[in-house]
Amino acid sequence: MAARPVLSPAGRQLLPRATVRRLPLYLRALADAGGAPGATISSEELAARAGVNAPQVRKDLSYLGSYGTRGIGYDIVTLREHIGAQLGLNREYKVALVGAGNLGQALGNYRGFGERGFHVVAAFDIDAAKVGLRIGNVPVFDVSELGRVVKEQHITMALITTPAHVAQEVVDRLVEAGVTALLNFAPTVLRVGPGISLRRVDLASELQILSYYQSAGEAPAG
Amino acid sequence: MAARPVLSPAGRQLLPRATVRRLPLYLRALADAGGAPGATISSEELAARAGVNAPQVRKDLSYLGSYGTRGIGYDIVTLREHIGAQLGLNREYKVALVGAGNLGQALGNYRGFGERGFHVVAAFDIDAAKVGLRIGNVPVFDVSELGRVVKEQHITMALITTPAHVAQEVVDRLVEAGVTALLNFAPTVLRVGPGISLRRVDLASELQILSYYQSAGEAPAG
DNA sequence: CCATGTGAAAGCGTTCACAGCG
DNA sequence: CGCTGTGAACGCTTTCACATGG
Repeated sequence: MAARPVLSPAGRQLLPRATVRRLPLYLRALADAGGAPGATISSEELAARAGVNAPQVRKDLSYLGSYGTRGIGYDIVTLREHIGAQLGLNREYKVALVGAGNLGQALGNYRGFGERGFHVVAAFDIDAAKVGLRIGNVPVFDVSELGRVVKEQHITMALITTPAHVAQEVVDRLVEAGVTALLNFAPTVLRVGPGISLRRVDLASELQILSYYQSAGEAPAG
Repeated sequence: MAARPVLSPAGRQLLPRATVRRLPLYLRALADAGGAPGATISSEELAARAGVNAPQVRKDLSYLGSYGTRGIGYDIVTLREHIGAQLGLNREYKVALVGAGNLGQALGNYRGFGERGFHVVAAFDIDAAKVGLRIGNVPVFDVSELGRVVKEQHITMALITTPAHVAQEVVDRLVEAGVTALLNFAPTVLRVGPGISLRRVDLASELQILSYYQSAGEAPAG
């Protein structure tokens, strides 16, 4: 049987993890597809644009409810709204950036976050030379101010771009200050308590995985 | 039955995809564990350091062969060598960086790649103001030179940090010039032919996934 | 005796075929 | 008639229990 009807502690329907990973792709595909009011898209076309196959799209969307019309397809605008609502994108998020090194600066300047409702509003670093400067629009604070600023600004998400050896301590302080979702770029394993969401972006690992498939002569998982 | 004994076109044993994704974690955990010659590590400890569980470690390592000693554990140095060999890390790779914007510059300056044998040796951009400069040590070429430089330097991997709308064309040209492994940071779906490895790092999607689990009140997949 | 190595079972995720409905 | 929605089959991944061997 397919994985589905798990209830979250909050009592809401919980989607299969694999489906959640694909919803952002559908959202982007739908944005690219434009959306004159009333325009529709078939699972076939949405699949092509998102880089998956059509039955997968239909299965995923069926978990959200029945928002398609048989014989026609899915209303683009409606579907976008439903997916966005499922992902919790009908609100804005405040994001902290910890570690104002190369990668941190790049992320602070990245437009794609703000456009999607994720606003980086504060950066932190230990380097006194960086404190007081701005990354794009984002002020850089001393890391000692982390707790205060996160609480005052009600920041709930964070990007970790510190060196690996300080990442866990930073995470503990962020969580303590009220952050509940973290994206870790530091090359180390981090631990968080229950109720805290953590994902990892591991650049060196990605290249090593590519190395495997390149030497093995096979294609990796999408 | 467990997934295993697929043969690649090259005739080599192909590991389960999920195992391949974890091998870099083990490698890093083993590096952190130090390695006085002869030192060993149990699946239990390796699991803790890599953020997975012990049976998983044993199952994964069993695909590589029997490199542990019952009652003792795994020899750290030996295991590191075997994992590295499986991943194809017993050689150096030349990497191109296409798109010298914020993210491209950050990646060009990132030490972690070179330390692991992935050498970014050329960057490309359309912006005439950037051409001729250097990102860290890496010279920036005009994108029209892409084919020539990739061939001359025998570059086989590439990091795509261009705007989404030019990414597919860039990829086509890279592949045509001999690149066989690509890491895509552009927020778009890319297509490559058989034998070409492609992986994706999708920052906006990661935040949207976190958004889902934060609003649903559950923890996401590691 | 202790920790690995591994079949077997359970859990997820994807694919398929087709019923259902506009 | 066309495309969605979905139960059922299939395949991959994880977990478990324990036999195995240093």
